[in-house]
Amino acid sequence: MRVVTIKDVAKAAGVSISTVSRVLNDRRDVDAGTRARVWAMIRQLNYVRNQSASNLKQQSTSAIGVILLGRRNSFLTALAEEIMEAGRGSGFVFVMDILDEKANPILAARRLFLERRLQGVIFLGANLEGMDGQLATLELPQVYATVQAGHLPYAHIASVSIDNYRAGRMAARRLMDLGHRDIALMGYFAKADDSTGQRLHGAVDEMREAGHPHDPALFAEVNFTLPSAYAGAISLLDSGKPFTALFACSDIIAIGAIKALHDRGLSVPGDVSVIGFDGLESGRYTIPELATIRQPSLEIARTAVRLLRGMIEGAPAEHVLLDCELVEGQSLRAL
Amino acid sequence: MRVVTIKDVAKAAGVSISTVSRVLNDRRDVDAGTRARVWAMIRQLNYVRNQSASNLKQQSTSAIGVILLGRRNSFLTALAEEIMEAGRGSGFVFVMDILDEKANPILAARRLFLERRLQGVIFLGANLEGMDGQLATLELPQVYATVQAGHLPYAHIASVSIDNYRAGRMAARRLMDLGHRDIALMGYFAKADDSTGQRLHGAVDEMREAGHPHDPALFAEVNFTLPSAYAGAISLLDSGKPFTALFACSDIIAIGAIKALHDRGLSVPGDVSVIGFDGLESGRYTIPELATIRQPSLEIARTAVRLLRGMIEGAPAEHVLLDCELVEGQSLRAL
DNA sequence: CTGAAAGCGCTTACAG
DNA sequence: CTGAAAGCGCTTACAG
Repeated sequence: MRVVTIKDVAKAAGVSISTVSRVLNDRRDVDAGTRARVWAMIRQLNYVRNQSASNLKQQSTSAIGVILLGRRNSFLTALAEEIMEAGRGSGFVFVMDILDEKANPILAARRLFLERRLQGVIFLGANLEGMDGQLATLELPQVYATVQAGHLPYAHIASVSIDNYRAGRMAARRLMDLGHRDIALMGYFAKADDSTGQRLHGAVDEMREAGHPHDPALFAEVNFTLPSAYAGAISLLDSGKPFTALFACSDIIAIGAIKALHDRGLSVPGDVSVIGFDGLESGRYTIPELATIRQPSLEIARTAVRLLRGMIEGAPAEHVLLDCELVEGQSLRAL
Repeated sequence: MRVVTIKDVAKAAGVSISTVSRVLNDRRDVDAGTRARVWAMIRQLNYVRNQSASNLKQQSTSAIGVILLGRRNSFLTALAEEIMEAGRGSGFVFVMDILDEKANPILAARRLFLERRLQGVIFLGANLEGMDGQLATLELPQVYATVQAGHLPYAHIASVSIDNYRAGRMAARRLMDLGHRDIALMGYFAKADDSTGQRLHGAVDEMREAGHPHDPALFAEVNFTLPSAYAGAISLLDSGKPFTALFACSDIIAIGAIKALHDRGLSVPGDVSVIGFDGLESGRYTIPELATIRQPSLEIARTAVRLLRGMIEGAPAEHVLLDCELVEGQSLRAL
């Protein structure tokens, strides 16, 4: 395929490439007639600017990177859209990159920065565990969304999230208030900096302090997929340990678990009360509607954009904790 | 942020930039000792290659573009992953771009081509209606996945999909075989080249030929989101026209509709039988499990990659129609 | 308002 | 095995 370059356009329009470039970049110091002629040729030749060349030369852009870890995490993909929405009209261009959970987000951010001359980066769902050294090497304004990073002493690193530990406590507290004592937990107890682990640690601590310590046999380690959640719930049931309530640290996990309970003849909430986490849209369309801890995704999105803009303009990094909300749904029942 | 370039690495390692470039590109004509020294500096300086510069210079790459229309279409996002999976080990690099339904995929493909020197493009969910002219201007091997393009006379355009029209007939036939006559339809009757419209047209034709013509009052136009599907089903119920079965032209639509039926006190399949379309994973975790027309997504993915590789190596374009399968689930009932 | 020229960071023949 | 040089397609001071 023959590639049309700025040179071809210049020749066809009878001007220099400088002028074509000015037209392309909407500079006003071009004669109206010239501009029209150049645009006509751009269209006629189907010219599209070579971004690589443009980026290479351009000293600064207004691009912001959005790096999402976990392509199947519905909460994060929805959050990414809300961030783009929140940034609309701000003059920033968002460049999104979706990575595997296991990928290295810092490396991805660096690559994106070099490719697109980013002004800053928003990370969604990044796990900060053990990355302290690398964080320092990416000297770019960064916002970690959904992840608590308040302990990081870097002036260019901000964060916005809920208090996952307290949210975990809230879920357990609600189940205990309803009279439940045998409470199963699903998710994974990861490292300290992991949101998921913090939710579970919160629940365990709340139960212990209430005098109803969690039985480790009532824990299933699963990832954020339906099949994994289904299998985890089945293994809990097969273990023979009875439970009357279940706290899943994501709505997807809760949905998979509810199906497993149903397939084993147990009703929700008749036999088992279930509460999820995130507040996904799809949880409002399940039967029964899912009780959950709703993360305020719109507010997280808006705050992330605000924090990043602030840092780009020289403001210091902030670490914002937002409130989350317990949504009752129809999957809870008092004993 | 200070950017480390190939020049810095060259100086630090005491070699020319040519040599650094050779090391970066894994050429074998570099002394082992030199190579080690250069790599050490690359790591020490945290050097990452500037892709823009690299792309600009490079005459050819082995990149394939994957352009997805509709970021909330779960079927397509899953398909995109399967395509990347199918291409693993093929030596191709996949560059994905996710667009709005309304965006122009040809423009996006052209931009990606110029940015990344693509060898070819796979489109997912593109609507070909009225784009014939533009298709010709993108002289790059192209595969349209999930969309029938057999009528397009271009040597560089292939396609792989199911026969959406026949699939629509299949769904209607099954409902009629179960004794249903009052069948509601949900989706949109778009233009001729639209997969969704073809499904509905197939259902309508099948019903007419069976002597049970579809009542236009039993149609709700909705898009592929849960709230839209919910509202559409409510409006069908409010219209007062009774129906005992519903064909939704995507599983997401079916799930939203089932929730609406439930909220109005109707049980599925007790009062209304529901069949969806696509065969999403999440449809296997609903209660009841969703009957659906399953598109063979893995086979679509593999075929798309195979067709594109073939064209890149000079093979002629093919248009492949794959079989789809009716999955019974638990949401159908005989009258 | 317009053009000639330098240069962004790479890769790649070409010489040696 | 290695380096000097040309050039990819743009943008942007600098002159006029």
